[in-house]
Amino acid sequence: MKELYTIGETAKLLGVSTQTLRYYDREDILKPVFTDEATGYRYYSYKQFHIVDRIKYLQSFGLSLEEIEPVIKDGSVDKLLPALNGRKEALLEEISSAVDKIRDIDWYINYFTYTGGGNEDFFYHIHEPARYILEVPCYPEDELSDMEIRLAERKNTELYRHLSYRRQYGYKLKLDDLKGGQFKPDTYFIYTKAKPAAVLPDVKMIPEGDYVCFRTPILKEDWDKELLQTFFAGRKTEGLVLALEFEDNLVDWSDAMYEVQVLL
Amino acid sequence: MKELYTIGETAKLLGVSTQTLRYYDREDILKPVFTDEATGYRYYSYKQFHIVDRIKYLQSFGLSLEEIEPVIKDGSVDKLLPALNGRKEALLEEISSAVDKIRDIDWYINYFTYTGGGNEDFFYHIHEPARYILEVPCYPEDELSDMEIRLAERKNTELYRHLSYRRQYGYKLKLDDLKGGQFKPDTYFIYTKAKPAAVLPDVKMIPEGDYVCFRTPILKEDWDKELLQTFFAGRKTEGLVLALEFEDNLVDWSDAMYEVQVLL
DNA sequence: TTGCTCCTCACGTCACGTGAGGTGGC
DNA sequence: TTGCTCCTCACGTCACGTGAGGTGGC
Repeated sequence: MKELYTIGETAKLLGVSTQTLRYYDREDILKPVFTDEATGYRYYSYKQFHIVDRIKYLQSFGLSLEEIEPVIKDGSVDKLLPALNGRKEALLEEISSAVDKIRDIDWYINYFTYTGGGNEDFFYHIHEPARYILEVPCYPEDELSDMEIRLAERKNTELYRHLSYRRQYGYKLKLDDLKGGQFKPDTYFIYTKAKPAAVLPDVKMIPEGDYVCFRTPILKEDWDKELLQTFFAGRKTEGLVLALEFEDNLVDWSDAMYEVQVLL
Repeated sequence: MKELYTIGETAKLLGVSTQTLRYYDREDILKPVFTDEATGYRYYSYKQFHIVDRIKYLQSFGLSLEEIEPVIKDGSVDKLLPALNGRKEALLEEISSAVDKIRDIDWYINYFTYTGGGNEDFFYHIHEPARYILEVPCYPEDELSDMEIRLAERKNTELYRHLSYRRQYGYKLKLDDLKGGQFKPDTYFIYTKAKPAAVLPDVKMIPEGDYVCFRTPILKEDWDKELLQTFFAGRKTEGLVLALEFEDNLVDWSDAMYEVQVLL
């Protein structure tokens, strides 16, 4: 039986590369039993094979060499088990994080493919669940960029930095302005992903309820005032009117479609 | 309203670092609208803010800058949606891979904490499901290291390289040898993770069934021959005897505990 | 003048892979 | 002598973070 194996023989037997073994040597994770000082040639004992094997096995769980090294060096099961349990915890977190991401992506795909209540009627009805928004006020002298920047600033305030946001923006409006053909927003807002844990001054709830909606590129062109006036003539509303942005590109939002939602 | 923002103002507003913005500039992902040639100072327009914001948003899904860049530059939803769907697929794969890893880790934790059928009796009964092993023959003149290396070589053969293995080794034995106090293995094997998709010559099934077991550090010391002879005196067995290694450390397997399983 | 911000390198990250250029043993 | 294997650099990876050392504007 052979006592010593060259790096190439060892690598081939174990199905790893010679670079991997050189790396383990350099990083002091696994040194060959013998190194020829003159030539620098590395020689491994078959007794080291199962160490390489175990390193690769632990790596397959997603453990890093930094985590594996002390476990291998100590050699006791007492060190291994906490490492394994730790990895398990981390994997469970990875899974729940991936699940969250998928949900967020689904939301975003839906955002870009949403077409409202069908294209049949000008007005359509939807039922919306409770939602939460971070809002900033809009002032008469504001340009759109002012609101934009005001919201960006607020998002990065100490209080709001740690909230997660959906990438959907909107305005709170007054129905009377809208009927008059004017775009005079009260507040500019962005959706948060979830209800915040604590009560925050500028995070508001948008109530669950039935909304009557229509679609218009509100920043770009006038909407049909007469149709609006006729439709809302005899109706009572709660006074809450939202205009929600739906982009159709990633560059310019000046002609984005908006869904105007009026709470009934 | 301000037209131009310095890198620091931009970074603070958007909650990113100035290094991030410099990196995007250098990597040609997002260049400031104006760079002062003399001083090298970068100046950003507020119109660029939502681009940074979107990059960060897409990164939160796990997309790389390399994937994000063409989407941002193209600006159309047609480019974005495939990227989002691709990421979703990748996340689903990540989840299933994480689930597999957790299962493997659980198996390994169990392997290191398994103590057999309790310590009450010398013999105990277990029911085992069907299992699959990759085996190599053992020859009379073999040392343990020869079998070790033979198995390592076979694992890295073209045919077997792509199988996944559990880190548990064992021997197939003959009951008569065992009763005589001799350790003369027929084959040395390692468990595979699952039933292989194709029939492979050296992958064998260990049948589901009832096994009578006892534990002994089989490589190290003699076991109780008389007890064995008495116990198996009148019993019929299928002739299949396994000795499965259970390490209690990661360094030396010469005094590892083995569970001897005799198929009834 | 003193802070503050800005700049450009350069290095580090993780576990190797991929050359480049050269040497030693059969 | 010719392949083959071995060696040591050195660079690249991904998206920045972290200094070092120096400059420009209020």
